[in-house]
Amino acid sequence: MISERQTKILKLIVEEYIKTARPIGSKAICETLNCSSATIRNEMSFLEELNLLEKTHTSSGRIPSEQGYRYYVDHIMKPKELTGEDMLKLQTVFHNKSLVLTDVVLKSMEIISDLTNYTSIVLGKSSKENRISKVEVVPIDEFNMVAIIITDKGHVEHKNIQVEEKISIKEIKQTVDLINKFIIGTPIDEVSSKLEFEVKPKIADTIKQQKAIYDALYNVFNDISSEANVKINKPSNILSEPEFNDADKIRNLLSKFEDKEFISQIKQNDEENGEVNIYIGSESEFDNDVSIIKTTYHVNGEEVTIALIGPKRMEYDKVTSLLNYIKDNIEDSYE
Amino acid sequence: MISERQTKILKLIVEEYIKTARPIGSKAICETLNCSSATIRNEMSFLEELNLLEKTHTSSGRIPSEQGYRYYVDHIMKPKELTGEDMLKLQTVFHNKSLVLTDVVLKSMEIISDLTNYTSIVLGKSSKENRISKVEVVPIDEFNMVAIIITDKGHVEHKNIQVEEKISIKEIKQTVDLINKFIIGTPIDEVSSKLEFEVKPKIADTIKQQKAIYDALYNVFNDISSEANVKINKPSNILSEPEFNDADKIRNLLSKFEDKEFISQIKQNDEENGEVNIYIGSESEFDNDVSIIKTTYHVNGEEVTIALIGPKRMEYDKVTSLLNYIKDNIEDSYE
DNA sequence: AGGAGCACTGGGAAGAGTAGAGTGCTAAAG
DNA sequence: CTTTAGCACTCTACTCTTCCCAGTGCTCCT
Repeated sequence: MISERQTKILKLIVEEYIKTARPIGSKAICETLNCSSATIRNEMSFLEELNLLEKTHTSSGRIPSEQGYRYYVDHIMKPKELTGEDMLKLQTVFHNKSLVLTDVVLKSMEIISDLTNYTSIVLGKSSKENRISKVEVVPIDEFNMVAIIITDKGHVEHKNIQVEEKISIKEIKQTVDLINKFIIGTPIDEVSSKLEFEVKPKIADTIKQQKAIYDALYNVFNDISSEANVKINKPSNILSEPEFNDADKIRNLLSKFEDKEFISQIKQNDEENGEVNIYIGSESEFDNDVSIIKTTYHVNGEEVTIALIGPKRMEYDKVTSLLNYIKDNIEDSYE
Repeated sequence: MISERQTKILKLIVEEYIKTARPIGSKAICETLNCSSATIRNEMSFLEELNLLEKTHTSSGRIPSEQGYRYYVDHIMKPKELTGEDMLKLQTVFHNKSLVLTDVVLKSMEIISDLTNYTSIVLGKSSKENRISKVEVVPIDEFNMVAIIITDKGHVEHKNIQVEEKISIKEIKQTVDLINKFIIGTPIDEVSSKLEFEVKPKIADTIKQQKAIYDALYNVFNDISSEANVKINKPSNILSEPEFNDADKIRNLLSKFEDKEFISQIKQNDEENGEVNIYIGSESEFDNDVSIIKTTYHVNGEEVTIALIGPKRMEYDKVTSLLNYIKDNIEDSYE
């Protein structure tokens, strides 16, 4: 455990560095703590031995280390009260009755990107709790159809289907009715196997065109269950931080944003404890120069992860409050 | 008109600069054209007077000016034959029968981003030729529904609807049937007014809940017709070009990519001549440091613009061929 | 334990010097 | 009249110093 004064010093350094992105010297602190700079220096080198602080070079001021941020987040930081203005902006979204919950999440994360100047991410994936409520195939012409799949939680997916041989509307209807009979109420992750083992046998012995529709629908389901739902707001926001003044770093980070697979893993390594979790630098498993703050919750049978990506010197107190605020509001409106 | 030798020199400079991004000196050229560097210098300064070439400083080599590129593109460049490899990659998409045309376009532009290392953009907008083929509302629970709108060209849009008072399934069905009766076959840009003037009067005198559904659907239509369909592939590609080595330039360009409104205007200022058009630097009306090559065509009653954004020194001959190739293939498969 | 004093360190800015790739111009040669 | 050789000149990019200064660690004093 570190002393009270050491805690104060660490707090000052972290918060000042977050503001200015410049190493903090002993003088800057001794004014606030009214003791001499030499004393501060002693304390600082103690904190450095604990790996809470770092120097950029032998005679520079101190900056927080990854562990320093960690300590700050875990033991020092207090959530920052939101300003009325910020709350107001978010409230307009929460109170917009014409928005559906998933849209509320998307919109509020857009707003948070603006409020914080960081990059926000919303990751959704239809969870196992979603069940098929209806499958519909609407013919466009003799070779094209649209398949529409609706789940009981209001999820809709659609996909165009093209077949090589003419199919009559009647045949389409027959096949779709048959498929519907079997899969309505089936959780989406079980649909594929149900189609394969229960529906396919019935199809096989009927006409060839039915097979075509079945194949197409089977593909649609496969596509759907593998598609991740990713929304990234304002990647350029985080790039405006001074630590990303290097063109190579920017390109590197940006290409990570473009890799949907990579982005999706943000979802995976969240401890699902229902809390707003903070991952600093290398903890983020995304990029050593960023921190990610994220939380996962369930809404309408869908598991949604919202995340904010900022520099390691992100305003942890503010973003924690913001994410908690959103989470609370969303969970409230879900009840 | 410029002399044959001058044309050769301009060609060499443009092509070499496209390759290396370095100013070209007279010596580099005199080897290829076997005459002395002094002669080349004379010709160069002549080309500079015509504003076809520029210097980066008094004693530097020459680089093409915007007009220089223009001249090159208009009078010198010959479309470059595609390599078998490139064609093969695209063919796998064109011959994939399970892909619908719009997906073919998206996929092939993804491939082109990879082949060229530039950023590709696909802009679509449901055109006036799309007619409503069916409107469907599927209830989720007492307060939530999904509205699905299908056009005769296979376009599907869906939107969740939330109402404040319980609505029975029967009422939903009645209202939707009523609306369908009026708007099936209506071109999408006329739907709003048709709803307003023909359907609304019938709704007004019936029950309150019907009004709620009507309002919701009305909003859905409004949203849909105003939503632009924008897909951007690999913004980071173009940033790897050496002219974007400046963090500020990157941020600037990137924020343009994030602004969907701004991106959409790429569509608007294309001369709709059915050709692949090239807009160099300031001509692009997007960013003075980039060139845009684009073409617009109609497919399934939808107007689609495909564009490639690269540095001014983009490989015009290659991208022209690529875009033409795609365009031809798409128009062929449409027949 | 805290503070004053001092030598030391490393980065950043500013300036000087140098090499090299280019240019424009002139005058001679083809 | 065109081409070319030659030369002085220009600008960049790099390297090397120099100097400043913020900040440190250490020692010694209170």
